[in-house]
Formats: sequence, C-alpha cells, structure tokens
Amino acid sequence: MSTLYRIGLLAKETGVTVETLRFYEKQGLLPEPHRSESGYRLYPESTLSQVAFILRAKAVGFSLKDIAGLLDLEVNREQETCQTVKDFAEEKLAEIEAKIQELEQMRGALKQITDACCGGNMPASHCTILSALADDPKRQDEQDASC
Amino acid sequence: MSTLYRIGLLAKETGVTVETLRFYEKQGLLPEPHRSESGYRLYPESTLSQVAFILRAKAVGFSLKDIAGLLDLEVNREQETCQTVKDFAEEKLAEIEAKIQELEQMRGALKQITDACCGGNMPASHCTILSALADDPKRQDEQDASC
DNA sequence: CTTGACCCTAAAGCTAACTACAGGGTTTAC
DNA sequence: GTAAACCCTGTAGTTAGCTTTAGGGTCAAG
Repeated sequence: MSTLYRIGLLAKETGVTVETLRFYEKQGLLPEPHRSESGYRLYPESTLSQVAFILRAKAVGFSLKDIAGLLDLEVNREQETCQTVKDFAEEKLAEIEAKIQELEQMRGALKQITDACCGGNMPASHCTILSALADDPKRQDEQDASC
Repeated sequence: MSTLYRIGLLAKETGVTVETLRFYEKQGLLPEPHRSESGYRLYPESTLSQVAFILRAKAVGFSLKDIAGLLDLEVNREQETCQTVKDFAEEKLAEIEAKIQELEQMRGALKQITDACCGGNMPASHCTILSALADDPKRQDEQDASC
C-alpha cells in the first residue's frame, strides 16, 4: 500500500517546480503516471528517485538529452554493457574538460590584459584594457603601456 | 582615398558571415555604414578593426551585451576612468572563474563515478555509474561495487 | 540579355531548459 | 457554499547568438 503523490507534493519533495515535472514528462524523462478520475497525475513513490536521478545527472553535467539516453540504458540494463555506459560518461567528461580548458584560456587572456591596467582615476583615454582589445595582439609589445 | 568595403568583402576579411555583420549592426555593435545608390552597405577600412575588437572581446569571454558596454566606454574614453574599465573586466573575470569552478566540481564528481566503473563487456545490470546516479550519494559507501 | 554572384529587408527558426499565461476544472477547509 | 489552493491542457515567451527563409533588387561577365 504505497502512497501516491500528486504533482504538487512530488514537486515539493524533489525541489523542482510542478511545471518542470510536466516538462520532464513531455521530454520523456519521466514516465506518464496514472491519473485520478479527475485527470490528476498520481505518482508512485519510485518517481521520487527517478527525479533524483535526473537531478544528479544534471549536476554532473549531463544535458536532458543525455539523460534520456542514460535512462534508456537504465531501462534495459541487462541488454547493455558496462562499456557502453562508461563510454557515455567518458565522452561527457571529455566535453566538460574541453569547456574548462576553453574557459581557462579566456581567464588567462583576460587576466593578462586586466593586470596590466592601473585602474586609476584618470581618464581611460589610454586604458590598456581597451587598447588590448582594440589592437592586434601580435604587436602588443609595440604598445606604450600608458595606463 | 580609403577603399570602401562591401559587406561580402568585409565578411571575408574578418572571417564572420555577412548575416552576422548585419546582426551586429542591428545589435548596435557596429555603426550603420554609408550606403551606395542602390542601398549596398559601404564600410570604411576602420570597420575591420571594429569587428576585430568584437571578436577579441568575445574570445576573452565577453557577451555581446558586455561588448556593447565596452564600446560605449571606448567611444567616450575621455569621460571614463581606467577604474571603470578595470572593474568591468574584473567582474567578467570573476564570472569566468565561477564557471570554471562549477565545471571542475562536475568533473570531479563525474570522474569519480566513472573511474569506479570497470567498463567491461558484462551487462550493465550492476553498473556503478548508473547506480551512482540512481542512488542517494550519502550512502554510497553501503554500495557493493559489483561492476 | 541573361546567368550567376552579390546585395537588400523583415521575419521566422534554432537550441536548451525551462517559465508563464490563458482559460478552464477539482478539492479542501471553514 | 464558497474561497483558496490545487490541478489540467496547450501555447507562447524567455535568453544568447546567431542562421535561415522568402522574396526580392543590382551588377559584371560573356
């Protein structure tokens, strides 16, 4: 005799909004639940962990589309190999690492031009940040650092 | 007697598409150029460096909206202080660093569950990756690592 | 004189992951 | 019995940064 959850309660328990739950259902991330006579969604308790799965997968960087794929793997775990799952995860890991690298490159470039700027109260006429953005970086060295 | 560029040539020289140039103009990132009798855009050479400014700012992580702000600063450099510009850049730097941290956290979490998986050819029935996503991480230790 | 490359505008479409709105019906508490 | 709180559907809107489409003019070459 398991308790059934209406969507509002499920939302409260999982910390997502009612609209998001309906959205996940439409995206195929959550199964269509039974309905009450009046058409209200009635979820079994197991839906709590299904939502939690989605949230944890999101937290480690999977997109909703990825998660749909993971759920497919979950559903027929028997037919899939560990390798398939691991490949999936490692591909995601590579994507995340690529993003990190890109951002680190940005950080380096921005830090360099920012550090070169005095940040004083004089007019920005010769601000090295604006100059760095305005000028061809190949001839940065020709620059007079007059900030 | 400076050469005038039609949009196609400007696109080729700067490496962006014609549509993107028109889009930047609509967003206020590029000034409206003069037109030929037939309505063609005719750009002065200086537009080359204006586009380059946009691209470099994008490359260091500024959004188009940010860039519009930077261009405002550029235009009246005399009225602005170096501090204003530097604040702008440092705020952006902080945002970038926050994103890096978030991604590093993701990487750590995903790496941990991925490394724990054998990746073998056996069915994924007990795959540790799927289990890690399915289960409450607070009781990960109770898990039998049967992958 | 026509073909193809180029240019124009305005508006719609794309991706991601929701969020909001319009216009209803249902349940619950007092 | 009525008001608040809940639920429903379907559609449209949000942000960013473009891209695509539709439907047309212009220009240079052969």
